Amino acid sequence: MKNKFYITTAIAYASKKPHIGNIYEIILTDAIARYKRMRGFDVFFLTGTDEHGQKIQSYAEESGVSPKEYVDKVSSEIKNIWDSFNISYDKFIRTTDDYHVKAVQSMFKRFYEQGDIYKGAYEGQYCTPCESFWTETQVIDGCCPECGAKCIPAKEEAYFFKMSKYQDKLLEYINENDFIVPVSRKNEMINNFLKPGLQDLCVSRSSFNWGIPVEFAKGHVVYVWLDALSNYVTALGYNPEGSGELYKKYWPADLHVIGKDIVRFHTIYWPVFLLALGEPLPKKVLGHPWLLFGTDKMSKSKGNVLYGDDLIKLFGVDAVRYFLLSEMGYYNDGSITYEAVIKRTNSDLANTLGNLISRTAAMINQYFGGVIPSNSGRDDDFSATLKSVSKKTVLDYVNLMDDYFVSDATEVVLGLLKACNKYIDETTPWTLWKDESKREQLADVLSNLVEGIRTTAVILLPFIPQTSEIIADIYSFSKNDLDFGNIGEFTYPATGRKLGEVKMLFARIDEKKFFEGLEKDKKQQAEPDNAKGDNTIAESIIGIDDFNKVKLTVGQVCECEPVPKSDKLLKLIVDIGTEKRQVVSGIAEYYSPADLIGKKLIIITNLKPIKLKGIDSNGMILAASSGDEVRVVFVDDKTEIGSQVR
RNA sequence: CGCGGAGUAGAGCAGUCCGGUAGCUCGUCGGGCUCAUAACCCGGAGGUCGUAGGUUCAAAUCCUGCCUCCGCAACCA
Repeated sequence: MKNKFYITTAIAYASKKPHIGNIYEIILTDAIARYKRMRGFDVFFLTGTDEHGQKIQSYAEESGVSPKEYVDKVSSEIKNIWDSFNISYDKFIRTTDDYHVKAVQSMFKRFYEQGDIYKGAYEGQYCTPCESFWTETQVIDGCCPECGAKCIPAKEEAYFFKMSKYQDKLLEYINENDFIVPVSRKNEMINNFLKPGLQDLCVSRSSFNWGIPVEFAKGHVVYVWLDALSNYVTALGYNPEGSGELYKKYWPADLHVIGKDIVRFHTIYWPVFLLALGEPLPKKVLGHPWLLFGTDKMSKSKGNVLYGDDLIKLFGVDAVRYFLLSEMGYYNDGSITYEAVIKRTNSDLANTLGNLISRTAAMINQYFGGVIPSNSGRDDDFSATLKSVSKKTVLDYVNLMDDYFVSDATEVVLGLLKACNKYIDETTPWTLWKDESKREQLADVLSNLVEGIRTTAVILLPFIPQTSEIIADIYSFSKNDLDFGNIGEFTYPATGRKLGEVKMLFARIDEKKFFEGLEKDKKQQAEPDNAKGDNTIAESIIGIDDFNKVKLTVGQVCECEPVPKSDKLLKLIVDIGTEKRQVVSGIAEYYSPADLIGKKLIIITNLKPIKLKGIDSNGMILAASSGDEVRVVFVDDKTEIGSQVR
């Protein structure tokens, strides 16, 4: 009977197309899942989409479709991207799935009946126009941070979860198990949340309705995190009323792979809910670091966010998978730039791996008519070294992968590939070929190389499955040859087989040509793209009447100073002819007061006034933004102050 | 004093828990080789380990102060 291994990713929020940072998580999880399968585990790999919440409701409204239609589209888009990256998930759950909704409702009811959830009141500052609650720290001078209207203290009925009831049990669990990794994140949780004592958690909302309805309280929906976290059990058919076979087989989860930003939800709320249900807790939560878009300079000058499908087009699936897995460390955030991807692909995949595959195959074709020669069993020093490196590589690899140090594991594999390349230089097969008496020695060298290659083909499989398959095709490795149990020792199973067609694994990328091509593409895409608009959220067409509602006036900046205790805000006094307006604008990162004083620009004069950081803002400055860069729209000097823009 | 992370060769990182030859990848320079994808192999140069003190026979590593950078949070109408 196989050991089971249940692994999950965080479910992706179905508000927008995922960027490459989200994709890292699923690739990391996929690598671990494939590794575990290879090691003989009965793996169940779950991923999916989180589809409820206020944000989605408002995005849907903006695009003029129902929330369900909206998430149907985004969810299938996300699924397609996962598929294009060869993600080997066993189930893709959606929080709008009916069994999930029912199970969450039962869980909520169970909590209520047990007295874990009680009806209370959510007290805070209420903004009537926005229909939303704000905490004391959020309101600015008693006004709504959203619209600037006066807030009033108000109470709203809501359901709360008694977190404190389970905190001792949870603390004990965290302390006695390797529950949270890396450990630094565990300490954070204990110091910041558990030691001070857990606050009761508000687990229902009534300010919006796109969520799972609370059956016994009309107008209330279940808090999105309670909804989302439950997916890990509902996907297996869990229900407090009675659970399915999958649940009995796979729960508790062996590993939740999540981003470091949501560690709190997974290591505090989630275990507490499970404790309340009397279910076992997940064994481990891995909080991985984030992927950043290059350095500040990079993303500003290039001004683009990277998407998975674009990267696949540019580099291929396995190059992207390999880049993310090798570049992202265990603790620190990683970064992605085109240059870095090119460098790593060229050096690791094309030069070290691809070239080894190609040169070895070429020699077998040339010297042995394409038939893998046999090994005499007589080892010289070089061969003995290669064998021991290979053996040690597999051992190190296992140790690292068992603790999920995936990037370190990729490095170890590369070490074996380098050892193979070195072995060729040491044994110089082309010299052996010239001496007919050394045919046996030549055969030994090449058969050893094939074994080294077979070993790497196996341990690379979790990272770059497609490439691994191509290598197997070239060297005629059978399925059994690629079984993890059959590597480590050199057993020469492929002896006597004919090589398959030799394909190039990874072409070297010329950096200069790459960027030239990129520029060209951008220019070609620019026009049709503008016509079509964003492909995720439809742009709504407005009439001229709508436009006329906005009053745009040319003004000149007379005074400008930074807002104290604020990184982004500048206070400006703008002369618009009829009066001088005070405007607060979030452009301090891009402009200093000196850049603006005396300049003419356009402001919206009929915008609802608002307070920012306690300062009145009476209008808004027009500025163009692309990516990280923000540029104020300046008007040329001859334009008269007070002119209307239309 | 909001929370957190980080300062080690030109770049990116490991080493820090458990003090004792400063290591890896990329780049660079020189050499070798010609089986191979201008690839591969070997060697060199390049670091007072942010800074100032302290503990110690000995500090990148332990303790204290300071400086700098970066996320997050609070404000981008």
